[in-house]
Amino acid sequence: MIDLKLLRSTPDVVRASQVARGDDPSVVDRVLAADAAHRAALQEFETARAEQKSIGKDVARAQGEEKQALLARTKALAARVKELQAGADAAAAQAVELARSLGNIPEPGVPAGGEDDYTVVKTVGAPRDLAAEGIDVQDHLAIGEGLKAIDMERGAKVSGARFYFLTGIGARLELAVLNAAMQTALEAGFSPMMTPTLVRPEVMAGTGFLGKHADEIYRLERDDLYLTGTSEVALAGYHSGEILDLADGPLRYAGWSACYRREAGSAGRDTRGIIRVHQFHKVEMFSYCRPEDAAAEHARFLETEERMLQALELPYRVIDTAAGDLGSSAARKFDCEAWLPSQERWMEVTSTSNCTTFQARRLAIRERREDGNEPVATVNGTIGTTRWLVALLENHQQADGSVHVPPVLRPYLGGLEVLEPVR
RNA sequence: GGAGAGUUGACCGAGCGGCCGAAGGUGACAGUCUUGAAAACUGUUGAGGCGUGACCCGCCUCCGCGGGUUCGAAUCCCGCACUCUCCGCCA
Repeated sequence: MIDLKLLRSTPDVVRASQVARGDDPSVVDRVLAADAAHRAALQEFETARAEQKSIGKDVARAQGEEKQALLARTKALAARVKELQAGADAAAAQAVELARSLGNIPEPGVPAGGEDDYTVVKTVGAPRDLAAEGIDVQDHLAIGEGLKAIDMERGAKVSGARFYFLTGIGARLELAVLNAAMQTALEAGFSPMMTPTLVRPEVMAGTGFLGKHADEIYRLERDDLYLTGTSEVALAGYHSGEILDLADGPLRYAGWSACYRREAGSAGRDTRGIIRVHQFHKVEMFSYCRPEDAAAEHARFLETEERMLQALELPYRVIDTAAGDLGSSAARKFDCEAWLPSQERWMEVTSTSNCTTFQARRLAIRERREDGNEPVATVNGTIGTTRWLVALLENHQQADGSVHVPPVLRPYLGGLEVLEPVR
């Protein structure tokens, strides 16, 4: 949720934000109206309530007829107070609901526009010229099947489309990537966490995932719980309602979890292999920091992601996502995209967002500052996922169907230097 | 699944329907003492919001959450969530 005081004092900033995101700027005026209505109703209630309390104190002291007279007066007032309170509560709920529909204000420098209007920040490493190496390019699924690493058919049999089994070396490779990711995060100062993947509605809502993209999320109706699409949700909820001490720097966590996504809006997209699936694993970095440090923290996240990509010897580029493609919580988002040889395109493998105080405001996560308690900023970013296997298999494929193993992964694979096809 | 106990401020913990935003303690902060520190002593110290309100000031809300009774609820009643203990079931 954005700061209502900011909205009142500089509504134009918020209108501009809505326009940049491709959202409706008139919501701003509706929020302002609802906010004004709320404050008016609140005033009325509070005045009446103050009178009621003051009479109440006299009642306690009065005796006999005087007491009866006071009681008669305040009885009528009590009913009115109750009505006014209901009105004020309703007005507050309406204002908050409207305000919550506003996305975060993009950072200066974020490109305007939609999904295709990103700017490329940099490109690191060069895709191999596989044809020149005499390699008949295979996609990750063909390679994975050759290694007996991926089993889509049985995934579908057991769970349906977009489900899979990682088998044998595939399972080991995923563990290796995630372990290396966790190690990289650990070295960057993140504290490892194994997190719940089922969360309460208020936590899911607090992270901003129940807005426009709510139908992307699995929900267990009987238990009123949501399956998380990233451990960001649990890690953001971890300190909800708390007042933190950030005097020693940001609180940094690295969460390892299964992630669940309905992929409701992506029918027909990335249907082959494990690029886009309903369930995968991810190590996610998350930090709570001071708002003034958030941009620097965000840069640090990106740097850590790049270190991991470089260690895995993957060619990649970094894009600065356009306003319209930001999640509702994000003020800025950098994606790292690895090269995908089979499709000759870039594929998102990490995404890091600076959510400024947007999530913390909803989740009531604050820090005690000299001039009172202020919401903290939250930053999140990917350091490794199952999808990375796609990039690894394709970029490190060799003519005989085997796959080169980057040295950083070898300790997690019993020293294996090459993954050999199973015949 | 059954039975019982509980949920109060950063933490522990007391709380009679009005004098309770809440005793007491711990912690934190400031001061006295000390060459310095510790100890001791003194003081300060919950959150959110409204009022054109940064400071001062006034008011409202918050004692797990939601509702009810009452002129008035941390205190009484109902529902829900969570925690703990015991029993059962499963692994």
